[in-house]
Amino acid sequence: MATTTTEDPLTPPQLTAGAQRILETAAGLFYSRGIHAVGVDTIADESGRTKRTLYDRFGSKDALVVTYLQVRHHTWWSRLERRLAALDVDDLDGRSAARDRVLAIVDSYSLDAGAEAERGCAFVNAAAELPTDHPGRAVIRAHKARVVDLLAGILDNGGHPAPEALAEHAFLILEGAIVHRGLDGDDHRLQSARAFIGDLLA
Amino acid sequence: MATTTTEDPLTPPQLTAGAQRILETAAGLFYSRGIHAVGVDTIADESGRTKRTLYDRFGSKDALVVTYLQVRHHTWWSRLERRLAALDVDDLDGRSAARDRVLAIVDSYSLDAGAEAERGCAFVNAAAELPTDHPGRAVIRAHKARVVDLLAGILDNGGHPAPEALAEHAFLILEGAIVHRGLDGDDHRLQSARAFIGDLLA
DNA sequence: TCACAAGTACACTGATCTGTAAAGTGGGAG
DNA sequence: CTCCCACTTTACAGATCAGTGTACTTGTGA
Repeated sequence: MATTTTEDPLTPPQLTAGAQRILETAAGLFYSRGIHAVGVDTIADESGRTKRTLYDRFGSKDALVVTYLQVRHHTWWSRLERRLAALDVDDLDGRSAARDRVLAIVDSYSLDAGAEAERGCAFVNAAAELPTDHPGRAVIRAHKARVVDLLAGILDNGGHPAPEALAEHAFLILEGAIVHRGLDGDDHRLQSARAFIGDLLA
Repeated sequence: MATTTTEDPLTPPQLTAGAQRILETAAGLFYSRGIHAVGVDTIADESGRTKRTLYDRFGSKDALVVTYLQVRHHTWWSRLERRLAALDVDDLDGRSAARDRVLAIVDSYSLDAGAEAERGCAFVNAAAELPTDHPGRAVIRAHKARVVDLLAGILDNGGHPAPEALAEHAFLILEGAIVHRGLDGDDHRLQSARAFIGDLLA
């Protein structure tokens, strides 16, 4: 059974090839149908592995859910870091650079994700299903805290006054928009949020 | 089995006394534990009725879920209307009155609801679990549309320019805050959203 | 060559899931 | 008095739930 090497709630464990295949399948099913709605038999069948392998690698469905959330954070975060690094903001003043960076975060929800984001935020959806004491909730909280911290850091760097409050505001708008991406099925609210946040940081 | 008298997706059907008891029980369980996590046996047991009665009145678990969402909207909306009617904004100018009304909507999420809102928005949570073609989704969409319309109407009345856009912005902030009430377990983000929206309408 | 890790095949447990069948009780209205 | 309605009890069907036991195969590295 896979174990975590660090105590960071966001760091996924090392996975064998079979475990990775199982996790990819589980991730797709969990996101599109919901966690409770997907049984371990389905996951095993659709991944082409056996239930035995699933339990040998992950130990329990709950642990599989935790790893699902960790990996989800990890891939999303890496993609975001790449996107931010690729931004060309060198010849902009601090505020404009900060605004472009924040808008790049907004865009990361609509551009990178594509069809695999049509049900909104995987973390919010998972939280809606998981009981209060489920270990997956720690992953969700840590993920959201990281996003707020990132926003605050960018705004602080850009020389904004009260960067924490501003980050909190931008975060609220963004969260509302992402959730409604899952409700409406399209991202018109995400575009509206993008414009709103852009104005806010002008 | 209960049937709807109108075609309004938000209007709940008439319920017998037993059906009401079942629905109250189901509502509490659905909200606190999630829809998939609660079986009809549990609902029947905890309501002191039989499963036979549940199926005679509601026809299926899916139909019970739809009624749950309809009633949830109905009670929330009535409470909000009462709260708005009780507001004393007669000696204020249009904008200030509109701002007070919008803030009253924000407050309705933290003040009226109390502990029964600790898991965030019942509609968002339900949407996270329900498949895209579930009839409950129409109720959820209609509910959210009503809130946006109400906001836009208030802002239009108050003489704000571009009331639709402003309503959309306030709505996004509010949605983000409500969702995070369910993630954080407290309403500090709701208070932050209240201040933010207040500034926005100043 | 030996050991071990990763994986397969498959039958199985006990609980829980939604939904149904059959038969009966109590009360109110015509 | 009878008929209907809301509701009850007990029992069950058929599927699916998470999770386990046992025995076998296959690749890798010391």
